[in-house]
Amino acid sequence: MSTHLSGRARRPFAAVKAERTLLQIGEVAERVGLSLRTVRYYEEVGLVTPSARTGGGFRLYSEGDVQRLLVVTGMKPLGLSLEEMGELFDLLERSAHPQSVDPNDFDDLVRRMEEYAERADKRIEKLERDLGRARNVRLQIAERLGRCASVLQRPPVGRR
Amino acid sequence: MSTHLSGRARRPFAAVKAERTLLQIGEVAERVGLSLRTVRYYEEVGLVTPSARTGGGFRLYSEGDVQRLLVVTGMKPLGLSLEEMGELFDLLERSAHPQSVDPNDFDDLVRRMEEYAERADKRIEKLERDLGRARNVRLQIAERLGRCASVLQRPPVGRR
DNA sequence: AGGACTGTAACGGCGCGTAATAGTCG
DNA sequence: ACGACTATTACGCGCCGTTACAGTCC
Repeated sequence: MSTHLSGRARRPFAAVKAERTLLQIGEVAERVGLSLRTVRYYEEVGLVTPSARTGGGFRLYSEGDVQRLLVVTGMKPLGLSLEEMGELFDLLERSAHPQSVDPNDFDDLVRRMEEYAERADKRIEKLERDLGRARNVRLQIAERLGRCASVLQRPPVGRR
Repeated sequence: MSTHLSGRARRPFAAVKAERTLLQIGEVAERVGLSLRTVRYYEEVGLVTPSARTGGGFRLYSEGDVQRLLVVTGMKPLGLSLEEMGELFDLLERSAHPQSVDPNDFDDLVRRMEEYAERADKRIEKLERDLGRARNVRLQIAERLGRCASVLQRPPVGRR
């Protein structure tokens, strides 16, 4: 439970001055629902790098950076590694404008995407299985709770 | 990908001799779909302990042990820690025969179970969200693949 | 006797949580 | 100058995978 108690009122100076609405890490983390630690870690592994820093070293994220964070976190349910999520993101980006893709890389790009499609299918099946099992256990718990309740209803020995 | 290539033909000697169908770790792991390492680790943390050992130290699992393993692995989708899975297992066991539960512990037992029920509900909701997002990303991939395919169809410049 | 199986011990790794300490901003 | 925010570094953890080496079973 991260405690960002105080309202975030102070604007990073660059927001008013430089390119356009650069955010520092706290506000970014809040918007995408990640911890500061996690956002920094994503940079450490090369997944999302802030496009600027203040003179003092504060990270500054552009709208595009935030979008990238949102998209990659949206991939989390696929169960990929952070590195793979980065690759998938790039594949999606490049395939959005297929005519500007180097024809030499085109086959490779498609093949990689098809691999991720397959993995996504497997993952979806697993999630469906998991969901079924989770519901099963939930029913078990409910059944036991009902059993306990009915015991409380009637005297310890005999019926009714 | 664990490689248990060879057919498992050799029976543990105790299977024919002692209590009844005691299995050694390899067969157990195969049946429940876990690695040897994992089964041993579950013992290390006190989750599932084999009810016997051979003179030389080989673990021997009873049918009950295997059942316990199956049930706890079935709890995995709930996202509990191994310790919590153990506690939930015990709660389910004890609540199966409520009349033999110490009345002093009864309230506590019910309360704990209700907590797990709540957590299970949250988990199920999360799994449903995850499933939806996974399907979303899958659709994105499909859309991009379609886009790439249509580019291959028509010449690089102009339509048709 | 030999090969399949098992034992313990130890290190590694992902994805962060959690300090601890110090610097930056308006 | 004050308080909110941030930076870096480093250790820890859960749940195993993966050697490495030795012992056990039939």
